[in-house]
Amino acid sequence: MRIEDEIKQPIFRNENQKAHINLVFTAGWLQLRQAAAFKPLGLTLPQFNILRILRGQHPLPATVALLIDRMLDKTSNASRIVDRLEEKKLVTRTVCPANRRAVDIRITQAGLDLLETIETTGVLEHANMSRLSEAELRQLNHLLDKIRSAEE
Amino acid sequence: MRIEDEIKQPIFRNENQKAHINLVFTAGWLQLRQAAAFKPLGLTLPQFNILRILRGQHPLPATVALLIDRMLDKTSNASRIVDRLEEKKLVTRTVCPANRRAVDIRITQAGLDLLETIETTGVLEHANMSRLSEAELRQLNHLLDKIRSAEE
DNA sequence: CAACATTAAATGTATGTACATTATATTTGC
DNA sequence: GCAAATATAATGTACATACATTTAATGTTG
Repeated sequence: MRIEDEIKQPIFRNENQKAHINLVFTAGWLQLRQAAAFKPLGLTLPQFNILRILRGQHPLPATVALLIDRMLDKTSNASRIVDRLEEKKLVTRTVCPANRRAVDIRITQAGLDLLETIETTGVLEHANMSRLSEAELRQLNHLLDKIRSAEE
Repeated sequence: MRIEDEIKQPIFRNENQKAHINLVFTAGWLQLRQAAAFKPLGLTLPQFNILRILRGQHPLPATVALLIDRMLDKTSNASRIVDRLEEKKLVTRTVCPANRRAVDIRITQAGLDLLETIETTGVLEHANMSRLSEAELRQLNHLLDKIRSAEE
């Protein structure tokens, strides 16, 4: 469906505004589908993203600072997302012996198993961009990088 | 900056995953800039979006159901966003005389003035996609529409 | 018309986002 | 070595998101 029809706004001020709204709307659309896929597993999208970062480090631990560095959304609150994962026993938290200010966070076997389940059962199948060809995906990546190439 | 460098992940599973992450990251990047621009005015992004819908209706009122219908994010809670706008005297709320279940929401002169200020002082100047040409914007709109064209 | 269903908005609750502040631990400079 | 600065995570607060439940008004039907 065209963005005009999705949000019932037939006219945009210009192509720039239309693309802006389309971009935000489409990102939300994708994330909503992903979140819906995780729901039966009791996981949220930020929790999933943190679990993936932890698996990338495994068997080494990660600190909160490392998680923030790797997260898409730098301003979200990694501490509290780790709280939820710890409650579900998907990660462990121990004071770092080398630096007692820092905290070593590790994914558990249950966490690894959950990621494995998500990836092998194809729950994310309908939350991706498989409608685009390889060439279109590259084109999209190029355009998106260019949007952010504005002066900081 | 390329998405690889933004989130310090040098390798993606495939172009699809890379475009997915790039899309979500870029939308967040744009929204963060918009939100920062509104901050000095004491307005949040969802509040701004609702004000714009109300101006589109002005001088007719809107109901909460109409706001939800027009919002980018259907699942957000229009009632409570209107609460905040009402506290700031940017909108008024009165029970609809024709249907006492519904509520007539109207933008005030202060609300109209605030929108005017935002649009004439160019506070959103750095939160747009002006780096893309007209042709690139059209291309982007096409690709985004195609992403969402997947089976529901 | 009374019982039931539907509609419209508000409210409740868990989670996340954005940003400021606080509590400790460590580092640095005198 | 100790005071001040810095680093690291946790906590506080306001707002938003996601979704379930509640409250009240209106419609529908026997």
